[in-house]
Amino acid sequence: MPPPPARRRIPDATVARLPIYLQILAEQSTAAIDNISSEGLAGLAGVNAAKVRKDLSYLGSYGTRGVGYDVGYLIYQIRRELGLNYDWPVIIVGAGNLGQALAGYGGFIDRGFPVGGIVDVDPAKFDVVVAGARVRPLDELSQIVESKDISIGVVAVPSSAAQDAADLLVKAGVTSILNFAPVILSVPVGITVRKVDLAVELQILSYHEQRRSVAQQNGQLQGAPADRGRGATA
Amino acid sequence: MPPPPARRRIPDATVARLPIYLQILAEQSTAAIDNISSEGLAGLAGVNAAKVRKDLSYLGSYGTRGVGYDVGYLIYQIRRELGLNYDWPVIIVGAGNLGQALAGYGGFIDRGFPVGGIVDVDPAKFDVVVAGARVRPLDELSQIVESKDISIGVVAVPSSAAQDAADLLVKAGVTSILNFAPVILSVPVGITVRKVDLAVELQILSYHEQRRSVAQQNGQLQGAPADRGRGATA
DNA sequence: CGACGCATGTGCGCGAGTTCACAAAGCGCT
DNA sequence: AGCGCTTTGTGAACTCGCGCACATGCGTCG
Ligand SMILES: NC(=O)c1ccc[n+]([C@@H]2O[C@H](COP(=O)([O-])OP(=O)(O)OC[C@H]3O[C@@H](n4cnc5c(N)ncnc54)[C@H](O)[C@@H]3O)[C@@H](O)[C@H]2O)c1
Ligand SMILES: NC(=O)c1ccc[n+]([C@@H]2O[C@H](COP(=O)([O-])OP(=O)(O)OC[C@H]3O[C@@H](n4cnc5c(N)ncnc54)[C@H](O)[C@@H]3O)[C@@H](O)[C@H]2O)c1
Repeated sequence: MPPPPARRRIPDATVARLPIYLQILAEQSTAAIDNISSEGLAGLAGVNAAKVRKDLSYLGSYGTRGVGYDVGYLIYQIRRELGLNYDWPVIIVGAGNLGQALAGYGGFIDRGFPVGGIVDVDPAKFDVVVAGARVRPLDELSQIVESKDISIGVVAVPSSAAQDAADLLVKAGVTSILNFAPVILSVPVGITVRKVDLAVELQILSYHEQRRSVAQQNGQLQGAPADRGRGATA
Repeated sequence: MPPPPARRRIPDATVARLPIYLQILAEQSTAAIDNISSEGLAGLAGVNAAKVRKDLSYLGSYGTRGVGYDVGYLIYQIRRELGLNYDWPVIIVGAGNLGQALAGYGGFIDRGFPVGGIVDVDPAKFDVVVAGARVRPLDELSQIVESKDISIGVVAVPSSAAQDAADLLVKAGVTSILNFAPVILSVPVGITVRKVDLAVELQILSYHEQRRSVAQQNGQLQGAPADRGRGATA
């Protein structure tokens, strides 16, 4: 077994890309490709090759000069760094439209995030079974989190109830929250929150569309904008 | 009516925040609050006040010194800049779990993105009615896009079919794509793609969790990482 | 066994974005 | 009308990430 993982801090921008690399590497592995160059990986990920190398260098020197990276080993290293060596059960709050779609989504458990529980306030939803999980009353949230040692919660309730849901999760001991409600959650320091807001995504697309149509009318006065964060105007 | 909108290019980072401001402002407006300071808006959005001011300054000088910003007017200006003055109908490809949840989600049309159509390859899905929209055969995609002049497409098909779906959308004339499949889409230049990948989000959370547990074992050697992009370790 | 070629790992300059700090500018009160 | 209080708008410093370019090191082939 190789030297212990380098314990330096990894830039957030890099952390956000590691899952992408991981997913591509997994595909390569399935395709029986056991070696890949930074160039190759960069092409598939849609980023710069130097960026790939720099990103991977934060994990350690796991490549072979003149050759490339061993796919399997790289997968192992990235998984280790992301904490994917063991499962992270998640608890979903809100068994509505979205909550049920999420619970039923196989891509969760496949990637090491089994649904450890799903709760709702609406008694009509109790005992509905989604992909093996049974919807439980909201009161049981705390107990579920404790008994299954869950540290990741998913908020899939209406906006008005989102802060309450987050408060409950935090009180129960959850330290990371994935929020689908279009509101900014306020949480204690030390709790990590990420937000997925479809409306925001669409509005960003809308901005580009609007820009395109304006540019068209003006005879392409402006250059095409580059994108940032996720996605790209490729 | 004030001077024509400043036509400078708005930084992508700012564009990504404008929808957040917009949503907060809408809430304030509902609460009969008709004026807000950069400080107040920043607090609600979870960002720095100076950043708010700089972001808003890209739209023009729409604040009043010593007072703040008029909520209604600011809403109008942001909406205009994002191209939200008129509706952008979207077409959803894939009427499975996710596609149906999306189509049935009221938050879409509420924010100016009515479902202009939803298509699938599976005949079993045809004519299923979701929130007023009827699922149509994939063949009709092009015709729907054309007849309704749709420029935004949503990809909600399995990964293996995502690139095909994207190609179809592009060929039909769509210029912006919101992709839910965990694959990198390759599209011609000039097409804007944004990706929403739940697994990526969860894996980023996992990283922070893993980091937390390591830090705990080591007696807090490392400082808590700041988050980037979306979400926050607040 | 030595030389060649190739891809990694990284030092460094550059640019974008963030934040500080302050001058400019309305508003209300005297 | 003037004065002081408040908050905007923005110049400027700073931080951070990106990408070039190249030295380094490994594998291979002669
Ligand atoms: N459906 C989508 O495609 C979609 C897309 C983007 C965002 N969202 C957001 O996700 C959230 C949920 O959307 P949805 O379509 O599933 O709504 P929904 O109304 O179908 O489901 C909400 C569920 O939450 C439950 N609930 C309400 N208050 C609760 C509380 N305090 N604690 C626990 N459960 C509670 C309700 O009983 C209901 O079952 C909303 O904030 C919505 O804006 C949904
Ligand atoms: N369900 C979720 O919560 C969820 C969450 C995150 C990501 N995703 C992603 O969203 C995508 C869809 O997920 P899902 O759960 O809805 O899957 P699903 O299997 O329920 O639905 C997929 C649908 O796409 C249709 N389809 C297949 N090939 C097609 C093609 N070439 N053209 C048009 N339609 C086609 C199928 O007939 C099916 O109806 C997947 O890529 C998945 O990874 C889903």
